[in-house]
Amino acid sequence: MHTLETNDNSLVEVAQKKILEYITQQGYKLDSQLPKETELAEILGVSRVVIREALSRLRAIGVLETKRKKGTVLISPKIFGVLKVIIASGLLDNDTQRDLYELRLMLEIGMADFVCAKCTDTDILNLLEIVNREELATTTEESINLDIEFHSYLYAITKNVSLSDFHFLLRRLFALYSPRSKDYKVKQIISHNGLIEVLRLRNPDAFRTAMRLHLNTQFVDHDKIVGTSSIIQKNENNLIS
Amino acid sequence: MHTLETNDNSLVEVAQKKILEYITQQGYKLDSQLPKETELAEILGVSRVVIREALSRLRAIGVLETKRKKGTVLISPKIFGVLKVIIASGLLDNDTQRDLYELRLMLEIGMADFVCAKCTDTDILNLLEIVNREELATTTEESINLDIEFHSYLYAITKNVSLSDFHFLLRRLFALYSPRSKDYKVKQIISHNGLIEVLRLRNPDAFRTAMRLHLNTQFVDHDKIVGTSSIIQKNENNLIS
DNA sequence: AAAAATATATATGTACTACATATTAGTAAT
DNA sequence: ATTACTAATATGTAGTACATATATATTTTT
Repeated sequence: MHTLETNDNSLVEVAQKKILEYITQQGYKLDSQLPKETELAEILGVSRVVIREALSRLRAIGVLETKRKKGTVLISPKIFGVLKVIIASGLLDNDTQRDLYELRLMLEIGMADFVCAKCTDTDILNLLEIVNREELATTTEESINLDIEFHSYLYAITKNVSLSDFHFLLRRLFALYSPRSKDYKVKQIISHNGLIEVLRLRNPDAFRTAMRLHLNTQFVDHDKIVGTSSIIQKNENNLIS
Repeated sequence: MHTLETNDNSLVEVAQKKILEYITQQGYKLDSQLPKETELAEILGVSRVVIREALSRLRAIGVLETKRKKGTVLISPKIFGVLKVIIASGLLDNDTQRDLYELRLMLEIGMADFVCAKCTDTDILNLLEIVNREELATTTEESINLDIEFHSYLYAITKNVSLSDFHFLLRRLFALYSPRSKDYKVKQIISHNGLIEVLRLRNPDAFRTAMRLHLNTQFVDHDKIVGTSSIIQKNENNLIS
């Protein structure tokens, strides 16, 4: 069920855990300064190398920062910060990539409540302005970029920074093999303009339905990939291993 | 806009990046074996300590595994694996926690399409069985656990492992200060049984609306915390019209 | 006396060396 | 052929030494 297990065999992993425990135990807050490396080494009874590695890992994850002379300080981690490295690694398997694609669709539809609640009249105007620029676009690249800008703006309306960050990452992930078919605009049931009109009403249910119709092509494309050729992909994966 | 920057000052961070580059450059795939630490040190022109730290970070992030004697092998990272550590650190600021709470609501509503598409008749029966056990529950703790079980099952129906993992983590995050008011069941507009009845129809739009109504109390509680009562009022207005 | 420049102390960053440990693989014994 | 043992090997841990940056103290300059 829950496959997120961590087996802490090495001293480093134990140290990492113990440092985190130590933090909560000592009631350290944000910007709190941790003991210096040599002290931590003494406290946990391991060498400085182990402490350094553990701290480095925590730094990689984004829960702390270290500065020369100043020492180690706790920071408030950006929840999706690490995902950048993971996605950039290019090691995500096909299943996970599919999962993330679905997640994006879910969020785009699911965020309706928050978009409607926080959308100002200026937001509407700004969205219209983007659509205007879209209509003037000549190249397909330009057109795609403006499409992204439109949706990114919707995310921004929610004022949910984590959501925007996540979307930013997913956007990068799906930038390459964008399954957008060439005639996607023709097949689109609701245009950006249509979305704006619905958004004007600030009715979440209506906006959800509208967004679902707008994304219809993406659902179709996704379905093609998952539905028919999923087995083939699996087999190709097995060839690698 | 995109606040997910990484400044690679230290050699370790550079090495980490270079190792990842080296991986893609050399066309390493899953289960590929990396050069041993001393070799990597020589290739990148840094000491073994630096390489070890870099590898340790990559291991912490979940893109590789190392075993004694065997060496370093690439694995397919679980996208939300690292989040476990971040969440467990207890260092997430209030804004991020609010963001994540909202994200959960978005997903719960946004996943309707996939729940409806993949829900089997046995799934319906299993959900009914959970509801049965809910009705027999005596303690509130038991009741809450079954509530969680019900929703977890809905996530599971999507067969989206990443989604389920993410939900699992969020569940842990919000387990403590669950803003669930005592009389939430009374205020709930649609019960679990109601959800199942709608799910039977396999109509995403209907299920979305039903889920939104079911989660109404959570939206209300969330709104209380955030302050502005914009979300509910807006929605209640819309319900009338 | 206030501001600027310099010096110093300090904690992290990097490197090298040595050895421990586990595990694969090869060898010997049954 | 199977089992038990041995040796080789790559990672894991530890200690030491020094580099580097920077906050703080000190001195110099105005």
